[in-house]
Amino acid sequence: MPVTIRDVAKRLNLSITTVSRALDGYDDVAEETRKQVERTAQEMGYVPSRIARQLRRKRSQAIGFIMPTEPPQYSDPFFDEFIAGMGKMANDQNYDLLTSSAPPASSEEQSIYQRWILARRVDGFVLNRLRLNDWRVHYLAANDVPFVTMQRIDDDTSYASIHVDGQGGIRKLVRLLHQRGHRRFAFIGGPPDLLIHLDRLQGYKDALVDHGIQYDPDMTLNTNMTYDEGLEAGKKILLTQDPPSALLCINDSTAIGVLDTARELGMKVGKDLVVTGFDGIRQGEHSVPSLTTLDQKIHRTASQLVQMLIQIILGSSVGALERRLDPELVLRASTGD
Amino acid sequence: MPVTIRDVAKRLNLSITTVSRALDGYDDVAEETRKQVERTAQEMGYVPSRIARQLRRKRSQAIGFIMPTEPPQYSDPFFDEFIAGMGKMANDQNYDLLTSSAPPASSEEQSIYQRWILARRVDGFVLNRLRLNDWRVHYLAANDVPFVTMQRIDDDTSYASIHVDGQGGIRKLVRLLHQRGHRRFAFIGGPPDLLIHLDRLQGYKDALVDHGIQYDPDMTLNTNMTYDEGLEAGKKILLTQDPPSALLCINDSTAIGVLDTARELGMKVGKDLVVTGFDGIRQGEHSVPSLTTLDQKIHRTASQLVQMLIQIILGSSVGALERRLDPELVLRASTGD
DNA sequence: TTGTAGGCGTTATCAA
DNA sequence: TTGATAACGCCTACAA
Repeated sequence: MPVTIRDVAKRLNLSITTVSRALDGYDDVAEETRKQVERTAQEMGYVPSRIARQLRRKRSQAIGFIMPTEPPQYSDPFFDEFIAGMGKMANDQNYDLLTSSAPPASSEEQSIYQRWILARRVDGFVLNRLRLNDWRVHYLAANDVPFVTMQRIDDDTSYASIHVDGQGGIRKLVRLLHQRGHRRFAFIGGPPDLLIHLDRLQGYKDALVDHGIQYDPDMTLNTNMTYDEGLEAGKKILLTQDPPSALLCINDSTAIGVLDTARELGMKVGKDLVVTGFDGIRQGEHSVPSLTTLDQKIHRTASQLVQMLIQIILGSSVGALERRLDPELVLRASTGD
Repeated sequence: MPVTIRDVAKRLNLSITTVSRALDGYDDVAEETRKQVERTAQEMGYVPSRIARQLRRKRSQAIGFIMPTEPPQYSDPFFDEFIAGMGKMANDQNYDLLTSSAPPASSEEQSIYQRWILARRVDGFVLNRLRLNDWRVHYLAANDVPFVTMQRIDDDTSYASIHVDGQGGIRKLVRLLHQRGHRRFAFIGGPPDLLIHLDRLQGYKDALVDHGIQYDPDMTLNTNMTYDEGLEAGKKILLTQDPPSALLCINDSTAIGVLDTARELGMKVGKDLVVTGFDGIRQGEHSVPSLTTLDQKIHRTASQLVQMLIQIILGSSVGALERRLDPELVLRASTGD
């Protein structure tokens, strides 16, 4: 029922070839013809069928993102902003963004990636939450499927990525807190094989060395980076014999969980007890107290990833294969600011 | 490069027709042939090209949802859960979910709908935040584009919808608060032409009549239903001469804004001052204090909408054109529970 | 039970 | 500068 290129051609007594080329801006079509075609197409409400175009061009004009999360946990604010950022850029570039979710490193995750590739549903992927020996990286690289990542694994596989310097950020943060008199620290981390966990934990350890503080393994916990596990981890740490005065969390969601636990326990966060996050989700502005964090500009970073990915898909080489980003320290009430 | 139906056919010395039919479960193919085909397809990693199939079937196997939001405001928790619910069901039914956002009733909104329809990018739409005289309803109906909605406009256009009984819910809620001694109420609503606003406001007014309370127009505010405007509206209401003791909000995001304003003003919510929301977003469990609300099971409702829509797209008539849903009253700390 | 062939709406090649 | 025509990968009358 909708109008096709044939209808436009017929109306103008032109071949579909000419119409196609006129609309695609080829320069071997008479200026007048082009104008006519454009006007008529507009009038008739002609929009090229994306599907036919995709079949012909052998491109889906879509990019994929699979959230590495456990099933019940839908809306993590981090991913909301991340997806929004990707979606914006994808849209601007006339790409579709396909999203799904699966538990990290699960067979389910594997099968989604495979299906999307085999069914040619996407032209490339954005990955985050990279893990050590992440099968996705090897698999995609081996199959020549374009992809970009946040963080990167140190190996010989070559791919484009944005590296957020968590190590440097955390180190700076600890230095500040140390200046303010804090001496007992704890680190609430993520899964042990997660790159950002290792990166940020390293920054934490380095900082302790900087200030001659002994690293205490009991003061480092692993979580899955959710609010709920933040609640739990907070309780565990705060109820120890001699609790730390500064709690550094691997991300904001976890940190907000810790804040809520502290309040529940009747502890006042902001002065003698400080809590920090990482990410810069908007919710951190409204938490009680508002959350000091290392802002990695989620929205913008996600946009950039998509932009890089599309460049790679289109074959133009990406300038620098790895971009770096220094997270910005945002001081708020959870550190008494 | 990926394996096509031809490759499979060639390998087996069969025609592509037979392969196609075997895999699609037609019953006019020899059992043994089918087994062979299935095995070989599996071995070769054959997955039908979605795009080719779509072109042939003249269906995009995708449904669209355009968030009616202002540009800077990305992640509203309501929409997160709503989209997650739609995405889950769409995925289960092997449909894609395309999302975008545009300011309500803007020309931008209009152009996205038009483009998606003309380019045959989606087979149908899910609409929410319906407005009076919503052009979308008329436009889609006039163009025979399948769609489903939350709420429905009282006119002669016929379409499938889920109607959440906000009127009844609010009325019940007011009754409860009245029993507990509250006499001065306020209603923080949405845009004046929004159906859910009118619906819920009506429930509010009815309830006042029920209890012989005079309706005070100054105690009804319009917002765009965001957290930020909740903050503002809360301030406006709470700083009046003789502030109300019960604040009913059109949705949870707004209500949480009101909670934060109250805390900022040093007012204690829960006893003499109570606040309620509507939606049942997860954040309401963790707000301070936790939020009493009318839960409309966002996730499940969104799923159902998609299910209805797909049925309509596939041509099987929807049983009841309108489903009803009674929101469930969830009592929490913001009303002292 | 299987195969032939046409076409979905584009784009791209090649010739006119 | 324009036009025939052949794909892209799949589905489906219809014929064998």
